This record gives sequence, structure tokens and C-alpha cells, in this order.
Amino acid sequence: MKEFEFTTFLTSNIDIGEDELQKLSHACRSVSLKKGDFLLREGETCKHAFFVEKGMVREYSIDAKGREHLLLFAAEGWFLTNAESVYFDLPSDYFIQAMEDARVLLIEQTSINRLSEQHPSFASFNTRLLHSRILHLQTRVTQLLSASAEERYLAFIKAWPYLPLRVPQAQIASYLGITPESLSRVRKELAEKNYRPPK
Amino acid sequence: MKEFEFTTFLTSNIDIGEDELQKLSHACRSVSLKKGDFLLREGETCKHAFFVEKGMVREYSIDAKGREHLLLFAAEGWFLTNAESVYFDLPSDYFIQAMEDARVLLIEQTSINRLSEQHPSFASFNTRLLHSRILHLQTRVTQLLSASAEERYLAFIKAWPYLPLRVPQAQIASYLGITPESLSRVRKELAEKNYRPPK
DNA sequence: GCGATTTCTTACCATACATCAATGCGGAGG
DNA sequence: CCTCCGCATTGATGTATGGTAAGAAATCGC
Repeated sequence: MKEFEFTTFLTSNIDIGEDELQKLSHACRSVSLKKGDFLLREGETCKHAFFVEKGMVREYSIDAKGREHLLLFAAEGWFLTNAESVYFDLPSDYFIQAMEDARVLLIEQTSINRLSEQHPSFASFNTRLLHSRILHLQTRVTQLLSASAEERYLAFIKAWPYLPLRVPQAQIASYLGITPESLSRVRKELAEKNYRPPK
Repeated sequence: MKEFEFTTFLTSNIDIGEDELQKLSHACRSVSLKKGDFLLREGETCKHAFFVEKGMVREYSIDAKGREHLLLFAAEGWFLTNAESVYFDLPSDYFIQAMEDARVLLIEQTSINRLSEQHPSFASFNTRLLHSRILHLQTRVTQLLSASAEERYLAFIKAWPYLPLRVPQAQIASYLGITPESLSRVRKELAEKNYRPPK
């Protein structure tokens, strides 16, 4: 399984000097997680951003009826933060949990903010991350408003063709907003229609 | 109907000097809109951010079956941008249209970016706007994944108690992701259960 | 390699919401 | 004041998806 280095991720995205990287690395801590371990639980305040170096992580909430709803998958090379919890210093509504054994870099949010103030290209990289998050969430809202379960599943496997090979179907169903049984039925109908996944 | 001045909005949110305000105002243009007029259409690239001074505006998409889906209501004092279109310079998937006669300030996105680079407090205000947008969208996704039509309607009128008085029910239904008929039935059932809106 | 979990499928029935069509209603304009 | 016209309601019926339960298949731990 391919591993991603955070510094590679950064230097390929922003124009940041060696000294700045040094400063940032002091604010980082790498942790190893077993499948099921939590990085954040509902009610906690999230003080870090996360960079997944290896393995996979999910962000989800649990509703009043005890059902889980998946907000985000994050595999190697993904950067994730809990925007509300970090920025507004609110207790989180979400859990962040390892779906596989994983190694994750914790980056102190305060350091990110400091570096953003000092380093314009870091700030604009930060802004870019926020914008792509908005874009993604907007697309998801529109899709939930307009598309059927089947359409959402097709869009999902088109966007992340490798994920169904790696995560349990029940997790994908939770992301799509349907039950695992319904997803199973959707897949059966697609098979009967001779649907072939784009290679 | 109360009117909001953009400068008041800015100075009450960020620490910005008189000269900076002057610069920004040169990049602004106020337009009057009749009900139904468009600020942006699908396929266009959005070069501005919008500040609603008077009236009300909606952002929505039209799906493959011709149905409208409402992403956002924006009344007086609301600031709205089309993140994807502006930031990634992509054609917009959304329409932005006046729901009532309105006056809207157009702010050139390039000027916002320039001011952000020069003026740290402007940059952090910008960042705050992005974060609250993420928070809002995240909440909406979670709600669409977990809550019934009735629950979503109750959450809606709790969050924006004044909107149902001002916009047609069909628009609210579109925001909630249900048909106008279903919303009518939801309201009927709430009335039969003797539901009273919180005052 | 084998039993034990976990995950996936299938069948049957229940429910929420959509669709279609008819009717009611209330405000804007002649 | 009356007539439209847009909007909301209601009823009958359709459909997508949910819930439950059972069994099949895959995966994991040893």
C-alpha cells in the first residue's frame, strides 16, 4: 500500500521553504491507529488537522435513532479537518475513526493558523482546501436533493472507483444515505441490466 | 423592510481602515433587480461575490429531469459567492435569481483576493465566511442523510423562523428536498398534532 | 484449514414520499 | 367588483426505499 509523505504533499502543492517546513514539522505528531481507534469523538473539541499517511479513516455522525451517517472517507494522502470544531472551537458533532490500521499525522491547528499569517502561499493553500471542501459538500447536497439511490451509487463509484474494493458496502451505503440492503438491491439491478463499471 | 449597508456589515465584522474601504468600494457595483431577474445562470462563470442589500435571492440548480433544487436563500445582509465558479474558474452549476425585487452589490472577486493579500484582517474574515459555509453545508448533508421530511421542516423553521412568512412554500419544499404537496401534508400533520411554532 | 464473525444477499412486507389530477383560495390588476 | 393566475390543499394511487429476518458467502483468527 502506497504511503504518502506530508512534506511531499505540501511541497508539491505550495511554495514553502525548508525553514518553514521545519517549523511545521515541530507542530506535527505521527500516531499509529488500530482499526476502530478514534481520532475524535462526538462532543470533543478538535484541536488538530489530520493527514492520513497510511490506511483509511472515516468521519461520521450518529443520529438520534442511533444510525451512523458517513460524511467523509479519507485514504492515504488526504487532509482532513473538522472545520466547525477547529475554527469555532465548538464540540464536534462527528466521530473520526480508523477503518483500517492507519498512520495519521496530527497537525496543531494553532500552528496552521500561525503559518498562514506568516506565509502567504500557505494561506492560499489553506484557502484552496476550504474551497474544494465547499465544492464537494455543495455537490453532495445537490445530489442528495436530486438523485436516486442508483444514480448516487453510480456517481460514487465513478468518483472513487477504488473505494468499493476497499471498504465494506455498509459504509458506502451510509455515505449514500441508504441502507446496506438497499445498496445490495441497487447493485443487483445494475448487474441484471448488464451494467459494467468503467475501467 | 430593513436595509443593510455593506460597509456597516464589514466594519462590524472586521478591523478595516477607511482607505481600504474606499479601495473596495471602487470594485463594487450596486444593481437593482426585478423579481425573476438572474445574477448568474448555469454555465456562466461567476466573477463576483454578492451582498444582498434589499430583497431576497436564491441559488438553485436544475437537474436532468428539469426539477429545481434550492441550495441557498439569501436575504438582506447576506453575503454569497459561488465558490466553485469563482475560485476554480469553472462554469457554474447553479442559477442565482431574485425572488423579490432586490438591490444587490456586486463585488469583483479579484478585488477580494487582492485585499485579502494586503489586509490580514480581511483575509481572516474571508476565511471565517468559508468556514461558516462549510459548517452550514455539513449540517445540511448530515440532515439530508438522517432526518425525515418533517424533521427537516422543523429544523428549517427553527433556523429561519421568518422565511416561511416571506417565500412560497414550494421554494421551501425545494430546499428541503421534497415536493410542495409533501410539505403541505407535513404541515397539515403538524397542525393536527397541535404543533405550535416556537415564538 | 476450520470454526467464528462479519458482511452480503434475498424475500416479504411496511412506509414515506412522489405523482397526477382536481379543487380551493386569495391577492393583483383591469 | 370581478376575473385571473399563481399558490396551496386534498385524495387516490404509484414507487422507491426501509425494516426484518433468514441464510449464503466471504474474511479473520488461530
